[in-house]
Amino acid sequence: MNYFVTTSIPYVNGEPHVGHALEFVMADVLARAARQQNKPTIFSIGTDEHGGKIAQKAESLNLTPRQLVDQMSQEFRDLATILHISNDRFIRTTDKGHEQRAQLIWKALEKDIYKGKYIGWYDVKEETFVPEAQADPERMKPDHPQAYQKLEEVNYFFRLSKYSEQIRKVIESGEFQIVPDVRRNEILAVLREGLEDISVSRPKDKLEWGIPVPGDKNQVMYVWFEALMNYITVLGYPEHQDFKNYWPANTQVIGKDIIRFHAAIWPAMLLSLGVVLPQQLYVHGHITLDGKKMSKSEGNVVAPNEIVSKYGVDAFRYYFLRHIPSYNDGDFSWEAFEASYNNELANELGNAVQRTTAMISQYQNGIIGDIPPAQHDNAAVAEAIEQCRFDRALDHVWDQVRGLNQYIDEEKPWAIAKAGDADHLREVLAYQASCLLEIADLLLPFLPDTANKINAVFAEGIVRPIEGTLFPKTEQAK
RNA sequence: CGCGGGGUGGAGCAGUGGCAGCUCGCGUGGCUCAUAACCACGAGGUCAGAGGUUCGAGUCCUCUCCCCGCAACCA
Repeated sequence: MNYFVTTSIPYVNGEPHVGHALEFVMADVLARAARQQNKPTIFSIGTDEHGGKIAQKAESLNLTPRQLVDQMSQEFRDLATILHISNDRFIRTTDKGHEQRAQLIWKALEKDIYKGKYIGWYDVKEETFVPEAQADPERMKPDHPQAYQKLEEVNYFFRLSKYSEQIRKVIESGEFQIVPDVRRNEILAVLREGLEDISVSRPKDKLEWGIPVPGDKNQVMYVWFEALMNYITVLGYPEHQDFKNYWPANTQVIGKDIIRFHAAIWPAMLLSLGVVLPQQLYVHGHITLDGKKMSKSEGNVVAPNEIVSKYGVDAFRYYFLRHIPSYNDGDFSWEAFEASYNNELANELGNAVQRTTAMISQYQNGIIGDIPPAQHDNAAVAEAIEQCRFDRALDHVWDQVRGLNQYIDEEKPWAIAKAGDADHLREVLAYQASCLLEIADLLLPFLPDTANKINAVFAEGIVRPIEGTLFPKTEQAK
């Protein structure tokens, strides 16, 4: 019954943005939901820190790669802290343990690794190969001032092609589940075409910032190849008890941009190692800002921290979990964010708590009495979480929040109080408290702080009002 | 015909062949416990277009138009 969930590990060549935050928060819901069901859980996140881009960036900043990645990795840790992410581990691909285990894995994969030549267009200025599809045809002509060079370099290749069929079958059978279907179909199309072998190393004289290939002083591992291994090195593959107890991962959370790596290369590596595949790969979409793609040149970036410091963690978590479609791309705008904050968090949920505590305080001196057990059927919420439909799960929770407000309006406790029917009043108010405790329970994986606060108000049988309000109405933030 | 996904009230979306729904926004009314919050009702749609199958099509089939993702090493 053990539960293991991972996020992808962000490459540390840029600042953390809302996309990273989305992924953290989604995976966090899965981890917290598993713990709520008393499953022993490991939730792992981390950073991907090798490769040419890092080396170049470090150089441009006059830092050593090590200094740069230490600094950047910390920023992702900070993001996790700010968002109240409950990760048990934070793996860095520059951790000694990862590096050593990656080399063990490389050796174990050697039956599918061979030496070959990579031939391609080389951009001298950028010091990098340019993929055929992206190459500018003009620059392929030798007389172009910035002409590419046709270069060949010796690389190790991984026999990815060998595994196309096998992977396709386990995806089709559902043994390796990819959600949503759109993404599953997308990768199946790729697999039907057949995969080609990939280069998995780089010559050391061009790139030093990487994990050495065992037994070859002249090559380092291609970052991606080695980064994927984090999902098992973090559990201490091959010998550690955690690996035996927690692998295969129940769910791996990734963004749609890296599906190939996780639905083709990674499974192939595992098959080659003779290791079971993860059960589920959940692929979330991308976030646009005001309908436009996030990009630094456009200047339309919002730092997660900016939102959190203005509205609080749970407001952040709420918006990204409910209003970014779990199976699709989504949009962030301050307008939409504020609307959801004011209407749903403050008016519907916050106010339901407020009016209930106020009535119990005023009419019954804060004494709730016996709170009846929860009575709604919440299977839909659990099911939605299993399918990583966080948006739907919260829709269901909000049905209950609304239901409670409707109940209050129908029962009119204030009228009962006037009529002096103390027993009936106690019953109605206790039921309200019961609903809120149930809602708190459902909310725990999504909005842990809010859930705990609500719980603290009612759990004792006596109302303990929150200082201030749950979600204070904002004047006009921005 | 490269592959895949879409086009449903102003916005965002749901919809298993059987009366076209939800949230926001908008309008009207109600209530007074509450964070000027809550509740009810209403307006608003040729379901991209054309043809077909069917007693019946948003849903199935064919064609057309439009949008988006992917297209072999971008971490």
